[in-house]
Amino acid sequence: MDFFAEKNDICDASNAGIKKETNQEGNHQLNLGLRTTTHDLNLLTTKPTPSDSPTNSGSPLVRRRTSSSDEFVELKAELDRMNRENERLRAILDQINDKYYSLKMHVISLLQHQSNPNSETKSDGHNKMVMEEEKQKMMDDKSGSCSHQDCSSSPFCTEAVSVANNLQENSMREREERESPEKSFREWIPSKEPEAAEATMKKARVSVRARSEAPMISDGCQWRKYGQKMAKGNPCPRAYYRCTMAVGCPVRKQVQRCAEDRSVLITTYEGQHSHPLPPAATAMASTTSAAASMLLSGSMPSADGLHNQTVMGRSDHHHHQQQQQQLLPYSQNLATISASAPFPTITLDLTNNINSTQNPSSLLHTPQNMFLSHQPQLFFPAVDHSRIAAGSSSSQEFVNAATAAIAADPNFSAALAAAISSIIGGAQPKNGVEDHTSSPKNMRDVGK
DNA sequence: CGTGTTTGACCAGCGC
DNA sequence: GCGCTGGTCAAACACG
Repeated sequence: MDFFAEKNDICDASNAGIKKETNQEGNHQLNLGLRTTTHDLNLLTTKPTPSDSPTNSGSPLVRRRTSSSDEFVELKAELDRMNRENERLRAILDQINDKYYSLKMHVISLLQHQSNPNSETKSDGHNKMVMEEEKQKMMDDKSGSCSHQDCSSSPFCTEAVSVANNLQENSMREREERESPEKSFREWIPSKEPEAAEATMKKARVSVRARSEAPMISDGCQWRKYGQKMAKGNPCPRAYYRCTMAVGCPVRKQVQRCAEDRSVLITTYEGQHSHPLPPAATAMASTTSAAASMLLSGSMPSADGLHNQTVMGRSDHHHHQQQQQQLLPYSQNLATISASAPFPTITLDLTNNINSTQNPSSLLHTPQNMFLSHQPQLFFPAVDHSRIAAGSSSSQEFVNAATAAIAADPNFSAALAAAISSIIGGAQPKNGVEDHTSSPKNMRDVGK
């Protein structure tokens, strides 16, 4: 699948922060800046100028004397060097993903423990200690891995480490903020019975809209199809998959094409994996589970609570035709929360159908805006913790703030990039949901 | 033959 | 209670 095949803002170099610069030494640099609100993900590709190359030094006459075979050898050497640096970058990225996932799981465990008031004080101290240990461990790992791979001389490595530092520092800062006694993250999350939380967590859904011609987006996990049905209001069948990476893994997903735009594939995840995930699956799985945690930690007040503020009256791709979605003003037009009881759904729209400068109200009239909401992010940097801690925030406001944080969070951008990379780097499934409307053989329960 | 897919049947929840 | 719909089961089937 190609997320960037279309003319859109993502492809727009200016919007994506891609800059071609010429520095003082005359080197041309392509600055691939993944701009976020607090930090930039700068990947610099430096192309040596003619003066840098020993083969090109001297007069044009000398250059002409250089044999084509020499040039080939040099180009090949350059290619090899680039490949090696690419390998190192991949390794670093894997490490970042792994650490991000471990941190996310830790926060989720904290969220789960928050329902137990008796252990709160104890866990606070413990968590802080664990986080400090984790921080130190990350520092050690980072320096160790870098020195091990001897990438200090690589500009790519340096940039990647810088990115890792930014991500880590942001994460740590945000976590420390939340650990403030007066602004405890835990305090403003309504508690709920563990059993209820677990049950609700199972029901929480995270939906991803992505433009893809492939029958199913690859998320790094292994899935087994166990059913397919026609859903009301959509001529395309909905396929049901369950995770087969571990026996008894409760995670399921539904895959269906958007009725209005069949190039858009809608994948809805439910549940949390009960097993370790491969790096390729970490990005998507961590984001979805974190989103579900975040969504549910707001107690999902009730469907009515959200419906009271619903501004989008149309139904989405979902089976829940009666459901309404909330377009949050904070979140521009990327994030929406679907409050269809009993399945709270948070959706991420990766189709880039929406112009970021578009007035949210105008989205109501955009046929392709059935985007759901969802996307996972680990932290809530934009939330006014003090206000929430002071009890001035309702659960509804929490949901709003959380969703706004999802959209505004710089880490969200990173998670989004990770999710996209995991998708576009994936393999094609053996099977999946196609538009089988022309194939009666695959239609089930038609006219039922 | 093992694994995954297909698909008719079944069940539960919901609205009328 | 009945019908509709979403979700799941499991036997039959396809494929390597």
